[in-house]
Amino acid sequence: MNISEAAKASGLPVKTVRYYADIGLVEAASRSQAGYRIYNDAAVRRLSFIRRARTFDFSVAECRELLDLYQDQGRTSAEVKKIASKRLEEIEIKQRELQALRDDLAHLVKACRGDDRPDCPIIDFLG
Amino acid sequence: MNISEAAKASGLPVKTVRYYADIGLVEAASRSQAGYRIYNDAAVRRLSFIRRARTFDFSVAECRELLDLYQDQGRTSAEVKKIASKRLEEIEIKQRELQALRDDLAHLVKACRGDDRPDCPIIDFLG
DNA sequence: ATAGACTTTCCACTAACTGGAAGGTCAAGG
DNA sequence: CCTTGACCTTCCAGTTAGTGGAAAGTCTAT
Repeated sequence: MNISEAAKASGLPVKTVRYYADIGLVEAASRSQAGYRIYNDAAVRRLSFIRRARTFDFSVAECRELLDLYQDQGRTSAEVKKIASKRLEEIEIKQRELQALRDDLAHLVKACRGDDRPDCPIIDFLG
Repeated sequence: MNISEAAKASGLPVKTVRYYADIGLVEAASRSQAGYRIYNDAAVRRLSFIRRARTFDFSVAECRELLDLYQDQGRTSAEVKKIASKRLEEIEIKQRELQALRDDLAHLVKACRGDDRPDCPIIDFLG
């Protein structure tokens, strides 16, 4: 498989596959005579794994950890759970922040008449 | 006021105040003989305005728009409300995404025993 | 042989700062 | 007057996770 086939199979853009190779996250299985990256099924599995983990907002660093665990037959589920729990907690913190933000902003937007006069509670609040 | 006083008064780090000057968002009122930035109350008000808007996750570009409106006596509240409403909608979209993410991840974390055995539904799902 | 669809590397850019180096300035204390 | 330490300046690099593009090489089909 060359890079565009691997990209299609893993659901990632070609540029991103090349980027992951550059940073040593998922290297190509080998290179052709001409220097083209060649991917095999195992490499594509790793790429897909990363893509899925990224949709969970795991950072690339966390993906690297998870990938190591993924490939380590001797890993314990406790190790994996620890990383996932940390991510979950971060997401929940972000959620609470976002909720507070939304409520404040919604309040201001609601209070603003949005007409052609200049007085505006949003600006009053910010200024 | 020199930069560290302005920073303290506006609640921003010195580096950030300098950065905002660099990008032409909030320039110092003048410079001293020695080239030190000098801030006055109006500049500090603008810095504070930006800081508050940033806590609402307005981008720097949006802050620039808002700042223009803030300083424009002829603005209408409709103009301000339009920007704030757009921001609010983006926040709500982000909230829904985050909720879906959290639910999926929470489900996986809950299903994972987190013991010293290798089998793990999180890894199973990702792989 | 040549067109066009691939591939390579490398460089620059994104947002919004932050950290650090090298060097100039200022105020207080001895 | 000199020194010390806390300021200040500019400039450069790095952060995240890629994306866009240029120049050049390769592959495949006609």
